[in-house]
Amino acid sequence: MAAINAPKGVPDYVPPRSRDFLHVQEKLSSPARLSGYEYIELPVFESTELFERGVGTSTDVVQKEMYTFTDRGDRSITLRPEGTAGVMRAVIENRLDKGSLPVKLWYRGPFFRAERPQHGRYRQLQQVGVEAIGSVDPIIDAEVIALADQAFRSLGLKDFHLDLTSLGCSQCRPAYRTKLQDFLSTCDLDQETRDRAALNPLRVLDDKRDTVASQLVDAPLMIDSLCVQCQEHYDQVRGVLRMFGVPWIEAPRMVRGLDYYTRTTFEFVHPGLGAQSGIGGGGRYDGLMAELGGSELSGIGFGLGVDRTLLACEAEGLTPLSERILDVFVIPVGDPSREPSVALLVALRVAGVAADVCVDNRSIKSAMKAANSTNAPLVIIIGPDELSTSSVIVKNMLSGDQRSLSSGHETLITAVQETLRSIQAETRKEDQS
RNA sequence: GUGGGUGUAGCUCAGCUGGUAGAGCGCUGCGUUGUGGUCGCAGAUGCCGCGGGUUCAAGUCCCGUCACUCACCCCA
Repeated sequence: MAAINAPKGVPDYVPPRSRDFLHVQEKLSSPARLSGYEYIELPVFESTELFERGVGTSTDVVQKEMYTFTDRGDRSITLRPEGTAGVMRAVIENRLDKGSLPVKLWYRGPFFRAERPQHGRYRQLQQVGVEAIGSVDPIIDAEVIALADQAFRSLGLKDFHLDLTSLGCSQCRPAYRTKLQDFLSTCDLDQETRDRAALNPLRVLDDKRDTVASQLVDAPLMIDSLCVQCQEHYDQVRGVLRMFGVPWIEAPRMVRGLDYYTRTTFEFVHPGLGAQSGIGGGGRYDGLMAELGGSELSGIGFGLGVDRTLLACEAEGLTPLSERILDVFVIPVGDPSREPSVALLVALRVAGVAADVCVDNRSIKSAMKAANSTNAPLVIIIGPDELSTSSVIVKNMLSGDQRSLSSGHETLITAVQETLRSIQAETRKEDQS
């Protein structure tokens, strides 16, 4: 039989790297969980219209990157390409916008974009995101950004930076947009770029091609055209950001690919990833909720790329992020030892000790080899000698020491837990030095 | 969607100007009597991506195809 491959551009995470993936996902979400954000679980597919209206039909995401299909009821369905629109839909549908504000939520899971795969760019990508809806207080803007900054730092990442700017609002952006379009009309651009200039001129600023970028050095910038309210808001956001201790770089040419962003807009960039250097980004959105049929509430949020953050950790040499998943490996020697070994295994697991057992009646030599490859710090051996004396051997795999302990579960497990604690304390000391 | 690169053991790769496959790592076993990580010895594993062509002969040359990969557009 011919083997079947995964669809194009979707990653598998297999051990041991899958441990790091899980670790990254956990670390990215933990600042939000510790800051009063509640979890929201959302469907992976939604009505196509949600993304057309929410993300915007002028975006590449909607125009050419969505996985859209017709379901059996002839409805147009799309695998979600991003998280914010779905959160808005659920907030409106469940009337959370009628409750106490701001609504603070976090989510995680897979998203789908039919792009050409590349390093750090997958057709199924994993994100952790937050949304804070119903307040324009600059504290919220700064908090959301600080949450992301904290998330990356908690993994030990150092080589990333934060790009920050304000994209203005419905008061000041239209005038700027016209000004920019006037400027772009004087440039020598190819047809595709001219089309983009007509549709969404801001995105032309982001073009990396020299032929385009060189013409744009004198282009007008949104940051110089902010209205008084936007300017004041942006100043305050930066003030609070200083209080949070988050450094940033002014990025007046930064543009995001999603249409709904207004005012505060940001992106975290890591240089170690190649071309796909954004490891997270987000911003404020004023009109999105109303556009989707909800209240006139502003919100702000971010999406952090789990896949790319893992790559960033690898680029900085931080991996493996977690060495050990097992505390104890139990080895039965001989048939009569199988039953007491399983009994001990169960007791260990009930007591919260991560334990596994050697199966298939392996020789003690090969069982020890298997034990070694699990990285478990402790091995418990039960053989004929131990059975006859109602004892077990507990071996410390790091030091090589071993001792004989009574096989009574209660005292044995207490001793095992103590040993694990002291081993943990020791390795922590080593890590520090 | 556009352009470049690569496809040889589980992994990383070597194989010069064509003559029916190699290394390191890993894996399995052994180094005697119940003990891993070091060391030594032995061993297993390959439709050389797939299809076609040139040739007495192709992993090696040509064409196609698929996959992967990097970059562009765009994005996490």
